Amino acid sequence: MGRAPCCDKASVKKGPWSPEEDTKLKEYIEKHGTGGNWIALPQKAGLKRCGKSCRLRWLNYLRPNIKHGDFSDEEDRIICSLYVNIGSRWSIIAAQLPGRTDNDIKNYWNTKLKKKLMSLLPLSHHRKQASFPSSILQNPPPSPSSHQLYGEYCTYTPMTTTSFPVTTEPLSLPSSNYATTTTSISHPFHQSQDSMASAISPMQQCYYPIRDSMLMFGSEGSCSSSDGSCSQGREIKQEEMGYQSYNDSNNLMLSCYSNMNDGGCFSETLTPLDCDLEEIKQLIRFNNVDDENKTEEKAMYQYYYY
DNA sequence: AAAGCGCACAACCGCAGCTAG
DNA sequence: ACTAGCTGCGGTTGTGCGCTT
Repeated sequence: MGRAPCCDKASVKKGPWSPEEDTKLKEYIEKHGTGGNWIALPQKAGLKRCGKSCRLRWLNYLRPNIKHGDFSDEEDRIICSLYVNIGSRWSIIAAQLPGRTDNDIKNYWNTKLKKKLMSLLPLSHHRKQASFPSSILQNPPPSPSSHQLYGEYCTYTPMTTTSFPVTTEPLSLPSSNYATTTTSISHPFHQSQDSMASAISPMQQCYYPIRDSMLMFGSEGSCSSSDGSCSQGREIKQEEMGYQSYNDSNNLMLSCYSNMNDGGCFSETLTPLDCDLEEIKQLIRFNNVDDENKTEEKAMYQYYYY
């Protein structure tokens, strides 16, 4: 027993929009607004379209100030940075890029940006195990998933190493006082904010501002719509948008990094760290259960953009 | 010239979450 | 507390266009 369809599929038009339909929709919305009811809108506007289709057309194409094509390097970096931090939350990413729609960014990522990064990636380079501290090599993590993450992509670096100047600036976030005492990060395994408090890992309970470096693991947001508004759900916290988590007491960051501006030439300074292995395991494990495939991919991009 | 192919973008689909009744 | 309807989101598919052979 599935959901009732949102409209009578037999009587609605599908496929590309004609200029006449665009005009009708645009004129109607400019005159009357959406009325908070997309389902009823097409009938009122005299369109033989599904309400969802109208909404999508308006949001992705007809609404004012939409930018199309030609993403700048700056936008590339923002997209990559946010993808690393929050994953494929295109609506949230779009909210940070004025004039861009989630659909646009998603398409751009899938068709261009991803390939661009893939082509730059020297897989053999970062797969070398020699990058890991000896303590890690001598005490491999217990779970296969964690081991995979260690073995394939991640390296350990001191938190003072690299800079990535783009991440935070374009975001409409406060520029200081990033430290937070609580978090409301959502996660596939966390069904609600309330359950979050108890489910959150120790590593995630410790959030600090890191303006210029590294990645964070495990945070994921959900709220913004593609028109940039945040109409429901919870607020996106700073740490979800580009600030990183790390274990302060151990002065450790788990990262893979690079500098976008060097054109894909990756210099690493890897220093074995005196770190709490258990916490690292926990962090990696927590990140890794999210989605193994995506984690690999994210780690790869982290490698390039931090 | 035309057929085949690949790419980019637009649009659709199904699901989850929210909310009002 | 439950349910149905609506919205928004992310993944996927369809379509048109340009390039290559």
